[in-house]
Amino acid sequence: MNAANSTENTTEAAVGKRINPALLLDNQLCFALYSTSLAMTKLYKSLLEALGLTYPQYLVMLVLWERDGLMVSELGERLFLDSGTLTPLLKRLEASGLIARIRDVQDERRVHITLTQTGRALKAEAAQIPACILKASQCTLPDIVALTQQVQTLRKNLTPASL
Amino acid sequence: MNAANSTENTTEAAVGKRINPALLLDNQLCFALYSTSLAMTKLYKSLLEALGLTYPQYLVMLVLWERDGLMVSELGERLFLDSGTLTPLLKRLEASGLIARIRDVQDERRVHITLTQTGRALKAEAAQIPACILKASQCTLPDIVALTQQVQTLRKNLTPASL
DNA sequence: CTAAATTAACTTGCACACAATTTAATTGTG
DNA sequence: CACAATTAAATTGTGTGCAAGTTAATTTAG
Repeated sequence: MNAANSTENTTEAAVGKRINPALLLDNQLCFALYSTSLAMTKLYKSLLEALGLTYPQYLVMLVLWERDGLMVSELGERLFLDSGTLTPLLKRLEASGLIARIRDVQDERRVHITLTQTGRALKAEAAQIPACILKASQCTLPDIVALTQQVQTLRKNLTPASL
Repeated sequence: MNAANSTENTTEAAVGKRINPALLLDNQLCFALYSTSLAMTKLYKSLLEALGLTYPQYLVMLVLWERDGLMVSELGERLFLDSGTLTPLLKRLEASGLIARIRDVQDERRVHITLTQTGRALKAEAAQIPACILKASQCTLPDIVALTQQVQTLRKNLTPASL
């Protein structure tokens, strides 16, 4: 080591400090989840471009393909997102012609999200996506299923009962 | 079922359509990662408020606490983030007095990120965070370690060699 | 029955992410 | 040495996430 070189990068190890493994980036589950989720999103992005969807918009469509006509708040419970996120996103999906936003006649506060014909038809084109992702992940389906369940369990533990 | 009730929600099951399990939200690894990562971020948010950091800012600090003086691009490689994300984030950390942004004298294109005294000192306060997170996760440390490695492996598979 | 409390969605403001472009500096080539 | 190609950051524009506050409709209490 050259003490005269003041621009030399110094690791804690190099200067003899004790390293706290709990603060090392690569030991953080949070960062593993965060960076992997972003990597996933990028992968989806290329596949979703053909459908004219962003990744969060795709998630909304997945919910609606399962069950049409949900209220904004019900979509939010399903996706763990609030109306501050969903309202503008849903307006973009409406502008794209994939959904309609319909006020509940019984309770004017509520807005039901319904698929248009185009929105329903898009499901057929999305059907190929999961296989593309599986292939890109280079994992076996059982591995993916197991990992999905582990991560879901973690989410359940992390999520306060109030949600 | 009341056919006269046109506002009745209908699942595909209810109308007898075949369900494609590959498109069910709860079977998506991507959504498990996405929603769990967001849940993690919310948990950190409460802990990081005391340090005056956002969650991505905390990740940057983790990197710098390991190795000070990195260039913006090196930080980006470590965190899988680009300068479009990092530049404004780093300016906020600078405004907070935790880092300094220093032009490389040899190569004026480069900007080195160095911790201030305050930034270095913050590490001691952050030292308690990992234990708080572990407790909140309701998982054992071995489980967390194992899950972290699985997710890191997935990230590696998903990330093109070019990155 | 009516005022207060609650609820659903919307709005506002801030901080990411990231593609695409720009700017400025350095390197490579003839 | 000149000049094209490359590189590092910064900038621009779009789309999330989310806290906090607003608006409008409904429900509850008195």
